[in-house]
Order: sequence, then structure tokens, then C-alpha cells
Amino acid sequence: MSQTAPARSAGNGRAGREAYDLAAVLNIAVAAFNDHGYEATSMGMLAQRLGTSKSAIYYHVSGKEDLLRLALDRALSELELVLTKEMARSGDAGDRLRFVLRGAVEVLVKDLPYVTLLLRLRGNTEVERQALARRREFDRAVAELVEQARDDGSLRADIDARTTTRLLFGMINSIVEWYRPGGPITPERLADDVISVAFDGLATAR
Amino acid sequence: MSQTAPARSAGNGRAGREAYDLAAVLNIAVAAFNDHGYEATSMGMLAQRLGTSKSAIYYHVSGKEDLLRLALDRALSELELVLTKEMARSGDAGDRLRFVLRGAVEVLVKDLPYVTLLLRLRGNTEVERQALARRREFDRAVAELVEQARDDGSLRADIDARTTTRLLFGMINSIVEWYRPGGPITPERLADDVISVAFDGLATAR
DNA sequence: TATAGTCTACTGAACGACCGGTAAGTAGTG
DNA sequence: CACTACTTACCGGTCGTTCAGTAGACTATA
Repeated sequence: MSQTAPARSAGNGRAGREAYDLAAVLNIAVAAFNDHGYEATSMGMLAQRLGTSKSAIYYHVSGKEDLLRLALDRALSELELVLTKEMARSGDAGDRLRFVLRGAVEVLVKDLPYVTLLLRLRGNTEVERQALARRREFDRAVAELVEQARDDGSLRADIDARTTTRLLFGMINSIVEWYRPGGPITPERLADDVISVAFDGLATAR
Repeated sequence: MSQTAPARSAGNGRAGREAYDLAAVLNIAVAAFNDHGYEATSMGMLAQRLGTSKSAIYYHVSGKEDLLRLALDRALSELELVLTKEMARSGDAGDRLRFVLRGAVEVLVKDLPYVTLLLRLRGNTEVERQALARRREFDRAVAELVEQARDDGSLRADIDARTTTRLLFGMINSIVEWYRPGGPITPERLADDVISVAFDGLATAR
């Protein structure tokens, strides 16, 4: 199937034969979770894609849910990092919003499979619910920026702030459903286009 | 769980006791598919939500995949219907695009769970792949309207037409992830806001 | 009015395949 | 000889599906 190269970590000086490292297992797992959904992905399927046995996976992680937890933590940490940067914390609210949205697009492209997994969560397990709570906190922080930009007069106020935020995220998050790195559109160009469409719309400039 | 009323079809004059009809089974199934994903939803879970046994479901449908096929056909038929209407087929390309987008939002709200299911497909079975092909054909028809509107000069031409179409659908399709009928925003207002944000953007009118 | 037969809409048990996870053993390396 | 990184074999449980049987409502005949 859609299997990256075996990617065994060449001898690292420790005892034992050459082996998959955690990162390789995680990459395969995230790809499989995105193809079939977390619940519907079996450990047997992961083993097949890795070219090993089910039980080999249990040497690297404590179980299926552990794989999910590690993957979601990576996506969330990268997104949260954007909010801590200087340009997200001071200056004009409109500029800060643009900076955060651009940063979100960049993270989304850089860790595409991991963020894809995060965005498709339904909250059926405790791990999923905790990740969704962290994601909601990120969304809330951006929603706050939207409200400030509205108050400053740089965002239109005739549309409900929650609706605005949701449509904004809807457009950005949809990127994971169609954008593939290596195509004609660079991540920088993509971020420019998204910000431009979101703020100025699709109609010809008046 | 989130179970609609048993909704048994009151005596219809035919032989046999009162019973679930196909529509009731389908509603429960679509809700469960949306909660857990199609693959991860078991027939046992459907039986539990219906308050019957697994095998009872097989009286109404030929199997799990049949439920999926019926549900996806409903969503696709409603969307395709929008394209056949007079206002989608003649007139100014910009107006036709607006009409189709508004129609898509209305279908999406009216058959929310069914369209949600359609939008979350990953193409792992033949039924899913056929539905995705029909959905791509719908998308292609809208993309054609976008190109015509560009040529007419009513849509900006500095952004790739494919990117434009995708961001447009991204925003519209995201509605299934947060909009719930019965809230403060009416479907008509929602459609207005979506069209307005898409064409004129979020920035204050210049 | 009594009863036999036909139909619908199920029930409950069982099927082989596969699920996540574990236990015990071992090949290769320092 | 210790340690890493596995392997094979297996566990109880659940999966989608099938099948034989049947309760209850209807109709046809006596």
C-alpha cells in the first residue's frame, strides 16, 4: 500500500540488530489512521505496513492508544508553539491574527499527516477527548484574536464572531484534504492565498 | 446514547407486527457512522441503538455496505439536483455560482448527517470509491462555474482556479463540523454569510 | 364462527475470521 | 553472558453474516 521506505535506523551504537525506531512506527501508524480512521485500523494492518509482526510493535509502544496519543501530542505542540511567538503576542490585533493564521497553515503543511489525524478526531476515547480539549483551547485563543480585530475595526462586524472564526478555520483546515507538498503550489504561496482569500474575498478588487 | 425515538411505522395495513422501516434504520446507521466512522461501526452497535438484534437489520438491508450505499446515494442525489435547476444553468456565471453555492449550503443543512457522511469518505471500499467519483463530478461542475466567473471578470484571477474552488468548498463543507439546526443562525442567514465571506472577505468593506 | 394457511418481521444461536494484547523463547550484537 | 529487538503461538472477545425457527397479524376456506 502507501508505504514509506522501511527507514530502519542504521546502527546507533547500542546492542541488538538494526531496528525500526519509534518515529518510523509512528509515521506508518499515522498514515494508516488517516486512511482508515483510528478505530478501524488494526495492529495487524500496522504490522503488515511495517513489514513486521504485531507483537514487534509492542516493543516500541505500550499499545494502540499510545500511538494515537504520541501522534496527537506532536500536532498540538506544533500548533500551540505558534501562539507563543512574539508576533502572536504583541502588536495590532489584525496583524497578530494574520501571523497566527499563516503559522497554522505552515504547521499544517509541515506536519500534514499529524494535523490531519487531529482534525478528524471524533472524541470516542479519553485520549481523543483530551486532544480535542487542547484543540478547542487553541481555537478559543484564535477566536479571541478575531474579536479583538473586530473591535479594532479591521474585521467586518456584520457577521457573528463565532461564525467568522468557524468559516476561517473551515477554509484553513480543509487544506489537509487536498494539499500535497511537492506540487506546483509552495507552502508560502498557499499561506499567502489563504490569508488573501479570507480577508479580501474571491470577488474582483473593487 | 444519541437515539431518536423508536419511530416504528404504525400499522400500515399489511401483515406482521409493527416494525422499523428502512428510513428509521438508515437514520440510526448514518448517525452511528458519523460518530465512529463507517469501518469502525459494528452491526451490533447499530442493533443496540435500534433496540433490536443484529440479524433483524438484515431483514431490511442486505448488509452493512448496503446501508452506506443508500445513505450516500441520498446525499449525492440532493446535491446533483441543485445543478439541474434553471438558475444553475443559465444567466451570468457569477450569479449561477452564487445560486449553486447557496443550494449546496441548503442541502448540507437539510440532510446534514447524510452529507457529513459523504464528506468524510476515505475511499476504502468500492461503494465509497463510486460515491467519491460522483462527488468529484459535482465538484468539477462547480469548478467550471468558477472558471467561467473568472473569465467574465467577476472573480479575481490572481489565484489559481483549483485553489479557489478548493478553499470555497473547504469553507462550505466545514459547516457540517459545527452547524446544528435549531440554533440562533437560520439556514438562510448561514447561506448569506457564507456567500458574503467567500466573495467579499472578512476585512472591513473598503 | 372456527381453523388452517400465508405472510411479515423478527429472535437466538452459531460460523469462521479477525481483534488488541500477552507469554515465552531466541537470533544477533557488544 | 547480558542486552536489544524481535519471533511464533496463543488468549478471550468481537466482527459481519447466515440460518432455522417462530410469534403475531392477516386471509381463505369450511
